[in-house]
Amino acid sequence: MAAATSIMRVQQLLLSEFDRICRPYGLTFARYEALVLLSFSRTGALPMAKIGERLMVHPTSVTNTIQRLETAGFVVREPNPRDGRGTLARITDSGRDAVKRVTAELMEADFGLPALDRDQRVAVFELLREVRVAARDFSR
Amino acid sequence: MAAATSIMRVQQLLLSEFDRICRPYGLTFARYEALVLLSFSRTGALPMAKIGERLMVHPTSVTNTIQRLETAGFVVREPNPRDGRGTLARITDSGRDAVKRVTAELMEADFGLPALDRDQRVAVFELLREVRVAARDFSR
DNA sequence: CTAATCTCAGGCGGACTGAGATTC
DNA sequence: CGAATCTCAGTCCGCCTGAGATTA
Repeated sequence: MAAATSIMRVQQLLLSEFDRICRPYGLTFARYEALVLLSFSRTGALPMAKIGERLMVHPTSVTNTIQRLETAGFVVREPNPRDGRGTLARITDSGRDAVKRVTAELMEADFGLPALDRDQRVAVFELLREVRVAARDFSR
Repeated sequence: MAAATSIMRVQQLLLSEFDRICRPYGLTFARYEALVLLSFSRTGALPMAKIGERLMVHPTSVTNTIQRLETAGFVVREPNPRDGRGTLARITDSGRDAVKRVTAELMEADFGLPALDRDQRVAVFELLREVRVAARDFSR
């Protein structure tokens, strides 16, 4: 149980720091993650369903997240030209700017893990990758 | 960022499995944690403030958690005889029984980490201990 | 037709702020 | 007196279910 408990605690520590960093920019970490996903997409836009799939969140949560990002001016919605049922969320220049600023601050904060050196972070990633693969969170 | 992201994802996976296991017993993982804390205490009772401190949750969250556990019959409240300001939460027999049952199921589920062997779990714990120590989550 | 996509309404759980009563 | 303990009211966030409109 100690390993699982440690994961829960550290996640709590990371999330509170990440949210603290995001707050001045009108973001939460969850919304920042969605923005990052869009900023790394080829065209800067993705269908709602794709966003939910990649971030592993419920469709209604995507609706909520994108709606708030739209209110903040970080994304716009547009009908999906390739599927009349769908909606695309597209990141705006303002959204890209926010991602850039928040990412810089996260990097400066060593992504919440200043206590670990490079090798240790790799070790954490590799160990947890096994867990995610077993849970099908990773394609492989 | 990959290490931090992995921690967030695995926490999500663990929490959803733990909550799933707890649900049939009328518990959430957070409430189960509080019950475990009480069950391991010397007298079976702890002041609210102590519970919040140990679980690293806000005082108002403790009030909420204990209130729900009391409704479920897993704890009772009593005035703290050593401090007129305080309240003790005491685990009931029914609470101890619930802890025993849920713990057995969690153990059977390898605490959500069947993908890792013993050495790997120790490695995760040791790595994350560094993070917690740095954040003063651990006394050391 | 079924299935997929998305939205809305609404509930739950947990984290928090602010305020206030009580006691140390 | 200031500080600690706890509770209540209320907000916010994210997650979820259920239902419904629309389209593939």
